[in-house]
Formats: sequence, C-alpha cells, structure tokens
Amino acid sequence: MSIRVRFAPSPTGALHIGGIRTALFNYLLAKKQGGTFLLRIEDTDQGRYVEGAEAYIVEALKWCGIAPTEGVGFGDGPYGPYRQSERKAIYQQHALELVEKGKAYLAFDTPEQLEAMRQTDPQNHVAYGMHTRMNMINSLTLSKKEVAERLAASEPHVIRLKIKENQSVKINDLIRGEVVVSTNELDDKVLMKADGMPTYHLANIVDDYLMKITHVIRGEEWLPSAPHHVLLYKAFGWEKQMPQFAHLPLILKPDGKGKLSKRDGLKFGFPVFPLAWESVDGFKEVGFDPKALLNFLALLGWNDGTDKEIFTIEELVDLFALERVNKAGARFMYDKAKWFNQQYILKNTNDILAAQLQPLAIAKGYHVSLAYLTQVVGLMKERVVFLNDFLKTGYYCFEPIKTYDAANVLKKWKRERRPIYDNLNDLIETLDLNAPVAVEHQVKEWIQQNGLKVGEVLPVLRIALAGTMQGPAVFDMMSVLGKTEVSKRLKAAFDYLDGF
RNA sequence: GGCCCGUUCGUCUAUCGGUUAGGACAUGAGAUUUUCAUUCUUAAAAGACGGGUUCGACUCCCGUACGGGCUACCA
Repeated sequence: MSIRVRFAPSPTGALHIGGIRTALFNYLLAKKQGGTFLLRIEDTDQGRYVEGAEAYIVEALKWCGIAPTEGVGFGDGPYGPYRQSERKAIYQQHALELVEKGKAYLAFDTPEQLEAMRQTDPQNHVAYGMHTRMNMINSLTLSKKEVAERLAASEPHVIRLKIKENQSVKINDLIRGEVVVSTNELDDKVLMKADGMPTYHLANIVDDYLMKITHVIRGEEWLPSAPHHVLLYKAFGWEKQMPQFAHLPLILKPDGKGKLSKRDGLKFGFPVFPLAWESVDGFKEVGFDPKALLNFLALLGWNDGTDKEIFTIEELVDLFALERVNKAGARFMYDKAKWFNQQYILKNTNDILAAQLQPLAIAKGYHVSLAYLTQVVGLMKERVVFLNDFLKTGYYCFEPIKTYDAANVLKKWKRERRPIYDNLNDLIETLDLNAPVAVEHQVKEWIQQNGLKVGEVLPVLRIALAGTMQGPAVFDMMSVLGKTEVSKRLKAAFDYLDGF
C-alpha cells in the first residue's frame, strides 16, 4: 500500500520556513516511497482566518517546488473537500457518534465558569478533566431532561472527549521512539466548539482517517497532544488505521530563545517567509534560489550521515529517511542560508543564471540581451550571493557610474599626466577587447613604455569602469562593457578626476 | 507550577562502546590576485554535570542542571 502524507497548515497568515520544512519532509517521504502528498487547509478557527493566506500557502509551495498532488489548490482528489470549513457536517456527525458511545460528552460551562474553575488553584493549571468534570455543567452531571432542555433552548455548548483514568497511552514516534503518558495527566479536550466548528484535535483525526493518511509528520509542538489523538483513534475504533507519527524538531530563533516565529523576520532582519507577506520580503524577493532554500532547510534537522551538504531535490528524495531526522531543535542561522545560495549561484551555469536574471533586469528597466546578461553573470558570479546582487553590486554593467569612490585613486592621479591617459584611451580603441589577456599584455606594455607603474594605472581604470575599487578584473570588465562604453567611461572619469 | 521532548566546537552537524572526536558556516592567519570575490592552505573551537553498567563510554542506564515545547471553545 502506498503511503499518504499531508501538510495541513492553518490559514492564519504567511507560512514561515518552519512550515516549509515540515512540508518539505512530507514531500520527500512521499516522493521517496512513491506515495501521495496532499494539502489540507485547517481553517476551523474563524477568528484567526486571514484573507489571502490560503492562496499564499499554495503559491509558496509551488515556488519552493514541493507542490502536493492532491488537495486545495492542487486539483483536489478522491477524499475532498480538503478545506475543513467545508466539512463541518462530517465532524459534527463524528463527534455525536462519540457522545452516543459514551466517549465524549456535552458541556455547557460558560467562559466565566471555566475561569472560576481555573481560579480554584491559580498557582497550578487546573484542567477540565477527570478531576474536575463532575463539578462542572455537562451531560455527565446534568440529568437527561436538563440536557434536553438546554439543547432545545439552543444553549451554547461544546463536546469534550472523556478521558478514562489510570491508563497509559503509547505513542510510537518514528523520530523519538516510544513516548508513554498517563491519561491522568490528560484533560478532556474540546472536540466541537460552541460555534459548531471542530477543534484541531477532532478535525485532524477524522480527516487523517478519512483521507487515509499513513504518516503524520508535523512539528514537535504537537507531541503533547499526540496522546489525545491516539485516544481519539481508539475511541472511534480506528486503531488499525492509525497513522504513524513523526514529530519534527523545532526551528529555533538565532539566539535559541524559543521557536522561530513570524515576527522574527523583522526582529532579526532576515526573511522568514518564502514569499513576501504584508510588505515584508520573503526569500524569493531577497533573491534566494528555492532549491538552495530547500537544501538549507533539509539540513536543519536531517543529514545523510556523510559530509555532503549540497543536494539536489532528487538526491534529497533518494536519501531521505525519517530515522535520520534529529531530535533536538535547530537554530536558524541566516549566514548559513546565504552560503547555500552562494553555492547554488556558483554551481549554476552562466546561461541558467542569465535566464533567471532576465526578468529581474527587465523589471529594473535594464533592457539588455540574454547574451549580454550571460557575460555579466560570468563577470560577477564569484562575488555575488543573491541573483539580485548582479543588478545591485553590478549595476555599472547596465548604467553609467553613479558615484566614484575616488579617494584612493586621487593619490595616484596626476593632472599633468592627463595627455598620457588620453593616449591610453586612444590605444584601447585600437585593441580587440574581447581578448582580455592580450589587452592586458598590451596595456601593461604601454604602462612600462610611459614609465608608469601598474599599481597607479589599474586603479584609475577600475574606478573609471566601475566607480568602485572592488570588482572583477579590469580587462574582463572592458571585454564585457565593449569599446564604445569603455572609451566613454574613461573620458568621463578622467574629466572627473581632473576636476579636483 | 505540572507534563512531555531535548543536550557534541559560537552555529548546523558526523560518530550508532574502542577515532588524534570528522565536516560545514562564522571567526583568525597565510597563499593567489591591480582591488574585491572565488579558490587553496592553516589556526582556534565541542561531548552540560554527577553517578552507575562495562576491560573500555560522547555513545547504554539513573539523577541533576540547563534549554525548548505544551498546558485555550488557537492551530
């Protein structure tokens, strides 16, 4: 039987990289085993629903290249609908089934009454459960008649799972091994809310069962409620169909203080979203290659046991194994993420990079040929981390110099030499700039003939061509820029330097 | 507070009882280079602590400490 996994985010905003990694691991396992990866939208909290979040999730998964093959936004499938808000009746029916079986009960307590219960011992958290439920207002303490009356008056109520005492619940986690918890520690979780919507716990179990999910791969924050989930499977009599669990280690803030959250992007100054959200740039906007992002995320909590760090998605699919996922949380380090991107820039061919760069160049108003972009890529590749950097640090390949960083060069610039420099410009016009090695040879010869030093001429040329002291080899820049542009820039720079 | 999970260089990690504890990021130094970057060489850098088990423990067990998660009619 082929496996079925699911990514089930709640549309409360943008997905962050923690969610992406969860989706990635689901994707990898599904691909590796030839199974199905589906997207289910868990929109059961009407209060936290955010317009556009669902579309964002779909787009983000597509951009990352880990698109599900079934579910919301991906053509649905045989077990729809895949949006929980559209399955209300199913949950209602299942919750009632549990009530009838005596596994769950109705509770009419008001928020004030719940608060009063909790205040009976403010030091500790008092839970609604086996120790307290008989003091509360529910179908366990009320007579059948009273319950019927309250129902008839459509009094707000929830349905809670009735946890039996003195039992131990075992979770066999694929990553953590066996985790055992006593039911005495468990509270009577709400299954159906007063607004008629299910809670995560009920919806999740019912859907995973109905959608024939075989592996639940989710974040570690769900481990504490896993016992409830196991109990729910038992209550329904679905033990044999119960999926296997794998709770992933959390992705932590760079300072290690807590799990990474959506606000941390602003706080620490790096992207946490795949795509821009509410005017906060995502990895895409910053210039990440999604493949590099995925590669980085895959290594946050997983490795293949070797020193290898750069993996294609195909390799990840091939090598992935839940058994090799770590247990401890991993801090998100932006520097390492950048390094991965740089590696991807370096490993891509100039043609591929140029093609990726073209839309960005056009967006910036740089209407240049693909051939030219390919040359620029070759020139700048080794000093760039993001695709956008070609356009930013390499702007002088597309437009005239904006500012000259002439401070260092001025020491070497001597006004009386202007005629000699003009003479150099004349020389350059006679050369074939496409042969940088030869040009270098000839220019150096010229430098010698004029009694100058390489160290005093090249910096001047560099400033003239790029405006900055940093950058590619001077003669390579000449080759890319072309004779007309080089000549123009030389004249402009000489004039500028003369102005001091 | 309670429950659960975790703990190897600053960070991500390898090691599945016997290693000079390896790699990568970041950092320092050097080489290459007209500059920057790339590349290469190199340095510094770790098994939280205390008990066991064992001929032998980073590895297994227990405890402590520390960290994280959960503790909602949120997911």
